[in-house]
Order: sequence, then C-alpha cells, then structure tokens
Amino acid sequence: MDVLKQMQKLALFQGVPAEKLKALAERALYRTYKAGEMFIGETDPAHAFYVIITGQVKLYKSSPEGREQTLNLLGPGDPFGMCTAFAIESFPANAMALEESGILLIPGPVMEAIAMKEPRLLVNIIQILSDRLRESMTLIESLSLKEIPQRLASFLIHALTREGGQGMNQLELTVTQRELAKILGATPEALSRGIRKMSNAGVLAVDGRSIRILDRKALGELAEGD
Amino acid sequence: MDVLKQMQKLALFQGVPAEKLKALAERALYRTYKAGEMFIGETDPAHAFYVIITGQVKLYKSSPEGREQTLNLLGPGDPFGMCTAFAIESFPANAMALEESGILLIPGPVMEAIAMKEPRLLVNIIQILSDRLRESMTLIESLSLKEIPQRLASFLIHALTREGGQGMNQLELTVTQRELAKILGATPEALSRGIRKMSNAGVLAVDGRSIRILDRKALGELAEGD
DNA sequence: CCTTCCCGTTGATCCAGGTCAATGACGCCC
DNA sequence: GGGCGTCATTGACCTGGATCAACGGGAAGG
Repeated sequence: MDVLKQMQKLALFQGVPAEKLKALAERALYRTYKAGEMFIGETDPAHAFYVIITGQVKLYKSSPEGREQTLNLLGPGDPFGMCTAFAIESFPANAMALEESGILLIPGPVMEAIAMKEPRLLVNIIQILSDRLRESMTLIESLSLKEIPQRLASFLIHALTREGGQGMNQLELTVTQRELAKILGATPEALSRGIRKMSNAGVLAVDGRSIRILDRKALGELAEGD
Repeated sequence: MDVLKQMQKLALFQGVPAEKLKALAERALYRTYKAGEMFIGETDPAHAFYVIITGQVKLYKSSPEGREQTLNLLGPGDPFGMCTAFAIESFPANAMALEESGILLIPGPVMEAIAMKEPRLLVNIIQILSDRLRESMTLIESLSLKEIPQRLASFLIHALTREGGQGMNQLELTVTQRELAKILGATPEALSRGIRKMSNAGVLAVDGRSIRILDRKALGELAEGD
C-alpha cells in the first residue's frame, strides 16, 4: 500500500509538490472499515481529514424514528471531514462504509499546517467544497420542489453524464435500491412505485441494479420538472 | 461609502493585510439593488464574488410551477458567489434582494489572483463554505426528516442562539412569514397552521413578525424531533 | 438440500401538507 | 378618505407518499 502513490492521483492533491505530499503521507494513517461500520457520529469531535482510497462511504442524517437521509455518496478519491479540519468543532453528519473500504486519515492540525503553506491545496479544497455545496443545493431543490419520479430522473441524468458522457444509455447502480431511496429522500416502496410508473411510461427499464434508459428526452423533461 | 473600511470589518477578510485589501477594493464595484431585484439567474455565468454590505438577500431555487425554496438568507457581511469565483461555471441558484441592498462586487479573476498569494483569505473562504455546507445539511435534514412544527422549532433555536445567546426568549423576524415559509420548505398556510398548533400548545406566541418563546424546553424537544 | 436473511414488489390504509378559495387587517398611494 | 396590493388566517378538499403487512426470489450459510 503505497500511500504516496495513491495521493498523487487524487484531484485533491493536484498541483501540490511531492515533498509536501510526502510530509502529509508520513503523518497519515491508513485504515480499513468493514461494510456497515460507522466511523463518526454527529457528535464526535473527529478532527481529521478523511480520504477514501477504496470502497464506498455514505454521509447521512437520521431521525429519532429511524428514518435516514443520505447526504452524500462517496467513492475512491473523495475526501470528507474538510469542515472539521479547518472550521467546525463536530462533524455535521454520520458516516458509514457501505462496503469494505480503505480510508486515509490525516490529522486535522497536520493538514492545516501544511495547507497554510500551500495555496494550491487550499484552492483544491475550495473547489471540492463548492462542488459539494452545489450538490447539496440540488438535493434541497429535489426534496422541496420535486416529486419522486422527477428526483429519480434528475439523479439518473447526473449519474449518466458523470459516468459516460452523452451517448450512454445504460447504467449500473453502485448501491441497492434501498440505499438509492435514502439518497432520493424516499422510502423503498415509494421508489419502487416511481420506477414502475416510469417503466410503464416507457422511459426506462430496470432489472435489479442495472438501468436502461429508453427515452432520454422524456427523462430530461421529467428531471427539469416539466 | 468607504469600501475599504467596510471590508476590514468582515469575517471574510480577517487577518488579511491592509495592502491586499486595498488592491481588492480598488478593483471592486459597489452597487445597490432595489427590493425584489434579482441579480443572477441560475444560468448566468456571473464570475464574481459578491459581498453584502447593507440589506438582505436570499438565494433560492424555483420550480416551473412557481413554488420556491430559499436556500440561504444572507445579511450584511455575508459573501456569496464563492463557487463561481473559483470553481463552477454558472451560479447554482437565483439571488434576489429582499430589501434595498448595497453589494460589493469583486471580479472573480481579481479575487482569485489575490487569494492565491494570501492563504489566510483562502482559509477564511474555506471556513465560510464549510459553514454553508453544514447549514445545507441541516436544511436537508429538516426537509427530509422533520415535519413543519419541528422545522420551525429548530429554525427558532438557531436564530435565538445566533442572536442573543442563551437567555433570549424574544425574537424579531427579519422577513415576512411568507418568506419564512419558503425557508422552511412549506406554504404560508402550512406555516400558519404550524404556528397555531404550537401556540395552542403554549410553546410560543406570535404577533406579526415578533415571536416570544414561552416554553424553551418544549421548543428544544420539538427541534430535536422527539 | 433446506433455512434464513435481505431485497424488491404490491396492496391497503392513513395523514401531513399542498391547493383553492374566501376573509379581514394593514400599509400605501392617489 | 377611499381603492388596492400584500399579508396572515381559516376552511374544505385532494393527493403524494409514509406506514404496515404480506409475499416471492435470490444469495449466503448451515
């Protein structure tokens, strides 16, 4: 496990000189988490910077009655815990590994000390935070202004464009439909019905985790909430 | 209107040497917007950094049917448009002045050039973004997991602690109930009914824009969603 | 091979809250 | 002072989706 090699590949560290990375790598800790394992509760201090190397992690909030809302689905290369490293005292959500995952832990103060001398790293962080903020706004919009089929449609559009550019019309989910429901802010039942409605309308066809888009235009119109 | 004086007071510019601020101030533009005036649509490029000097601004999303969700309510000293200055192409929301407002505009490239040489400014931005991200997460949690009275309760708790610390049990809204409804992700009717329910329960008393908390403990329990 | 989960699906029921419509109370401008 | 637009409120109604319960199927583990 060559930590340094891994770090060099990440968008987070693009443009950061190798010796700075080395300083970080020396003080970083690599750990693996089993599927279903939680790293941080909402109240833990957790002054560290986490970077996912392998696997999949979700950030989520849960209600006292046990309902859950996924805030973010993170994969290899995605960092989190930026907030706590620089600013906020306690982590604002829960984090759970969805599969066996390898995570790099960089102590907050270490990260901060090095970043202060390396503006490029700070800018990278700003870009990532901006992106997250934009995603959050999209989620808020979905939850507040869209119904479930529309949310699914815009989720799919995003996933498609992120994955395979334009021509793509096939998609393999990285999570179960249950988890997808939590991302969309719905129950599994409601999602299932939404899917059914859309496949009846000839927009898409779902088989387990694989989704085929049959009518991309209709999907786009749904996503815009028309 | 001494722009430089104003800038020195802002959290955004704390710790930034005066000569850098001066360089920014020289290339900044001060403009006023009338109540109800929109600055940026979701699709405009708007590569600028905005800082509110006076007045009140909301960031929001709207649906084709005309429903609106307020993402952020911003007041004097609050910056926005961070995303576009560094990262994202188009602004991810709409912005509208709720009252007559004076805004400082710093062109994106200017801001970027100076920030690159001034890590402290970058760190300030990171802190503000982290904070916004945390607020967004709270809003997502509210929309997805809480009902309206609970949302109102947690909004009030936040507002109270932000305003007057602990002892405070009186609160003057800066916006109409209509606008508050858009912040909470509800209709004015639903909010009105929520308020009524809570005042029947003896938790608070509302008169126009002024709210008096009668049972802080009950309010806290509501906010936690118990 | 049989059991045991968990996942997706479907049906029945219920309710929070959105929508529509009407009313009264202010504040504003002519 | 009298119209007028906006705001808050209330009632009646409707619906999206949550909840509860039941069932089939595939994967994992005995």
